[in-house]
Amino acid sequence: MSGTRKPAEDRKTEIVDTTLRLLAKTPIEKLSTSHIAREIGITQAAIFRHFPTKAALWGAVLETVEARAIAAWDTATGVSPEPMARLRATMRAQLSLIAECPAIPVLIFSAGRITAEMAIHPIHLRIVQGLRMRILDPLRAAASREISTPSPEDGSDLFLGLLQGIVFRWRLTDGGFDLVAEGMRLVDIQIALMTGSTNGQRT
Amino acid sequence: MSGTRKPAEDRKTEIVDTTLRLLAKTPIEKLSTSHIAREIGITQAAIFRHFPTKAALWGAVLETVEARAIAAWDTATGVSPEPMARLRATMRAQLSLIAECPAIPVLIFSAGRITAEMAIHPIHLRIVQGLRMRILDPLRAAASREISTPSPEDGSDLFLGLLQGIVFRWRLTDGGFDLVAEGMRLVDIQIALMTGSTNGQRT
DNA sequence: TAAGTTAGTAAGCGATCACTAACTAATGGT
DNA sequence: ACCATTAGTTAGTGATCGCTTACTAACTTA
Repeated sequence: MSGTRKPAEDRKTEIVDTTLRLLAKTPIEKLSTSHIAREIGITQAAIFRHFPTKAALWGAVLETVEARAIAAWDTATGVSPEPMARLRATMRAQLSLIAECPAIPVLIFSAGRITAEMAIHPIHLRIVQGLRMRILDPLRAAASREISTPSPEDGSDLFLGLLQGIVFRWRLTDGGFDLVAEGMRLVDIQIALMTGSTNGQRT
Repeated sequence: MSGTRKPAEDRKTEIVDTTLRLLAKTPIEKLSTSHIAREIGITQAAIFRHFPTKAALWGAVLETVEARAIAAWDTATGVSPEPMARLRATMRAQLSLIAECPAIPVLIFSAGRITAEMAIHPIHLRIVQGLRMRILDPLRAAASREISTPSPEDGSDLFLGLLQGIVFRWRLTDGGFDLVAEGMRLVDIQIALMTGSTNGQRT
């Protein structure tokens, strides 16, 4: 039976993709190699022909996430030369990325040590630092021009918090609202607060 | 050896407290009943004399956290009748609580990561909703008086995000900065943005 | 002091975990 | 058409998980 044997490269990405997909629905501690293999339709042992350890699989998953994130950020950055437009595009890109790959926050919020944490932590740090830079950059460019009160660093912390907060709430409510729409609404509010524009609101 | 037999009530709270303490250093998936029992100095089976299942233990842990949080929030609320002072006190209380009980964010961020999630989720929701109310309340009281732009609901989302963001960063850097001090700095910045006060900054 | 309750232990249950060794069969180059 | 390579299987390993059973020592109380 069975039949289809895939080249290692294809199977490897299939394993990673399947892991990411299952991670959106399965608690990370319950996502065993058996579970992944069963979903793909191969035996559990076959996983270990492509990854020496499970930690290596987690590493590959994180690196895939990093690559997707960087791609999304890059297209967002290229949208406009205007700093605040770039900031909005980056925030939107991150929200969209998470909306269509809910496994990302699962991995991000598990920052505090899963068993394979040692293998994962550096990649993890790199992703967060990368996003921070993409937010910090337009805030620096807009500093002492459009932005009023906070330093670019503090501003980026506020925007990062905004992201984490709404993603957290989105997960708590099990995706009960439009992450991108609600997120961008808050982003615009925060931008309005910082630029001092009245934003068409009352008062 | 052994010797000390404790009344069930005492032992029960000892198990919960030990779990909370270990949770600050141990990955949640690695925190087994054996681990907890070994730390206390009883057998693993003894855990199950006090809790019918491990999920029940997680439930008791969460309820203890809830009780501590509510106590901290209540003393914070009683500090001043001024809305913004109450808001600051609540934010400070939450930051202090987390600083001295780092297990709390481990539990909070592990939403959906644990096998016993079903038993935990309602308590979890209650805690987050409780905090949201304590933040929403002073913002409503200050609405159309001191606050300029956002609605109280959006404002509380921004403050909740601020909390989650800085706690997340604090954990990522392994407690590498003063959570309360840095957190309150951001809180004051956000308050300044909302009240429109210049806050003694340049520009 | 005898009887009952309670907190504890020792041992082991079945299930599942990550991982491995030995073998098999599909694939692709010559 | 052959044959080396290699993706995959079968069948295990020891460790550890949550949890149970059978028993015991200590405390309480009639």
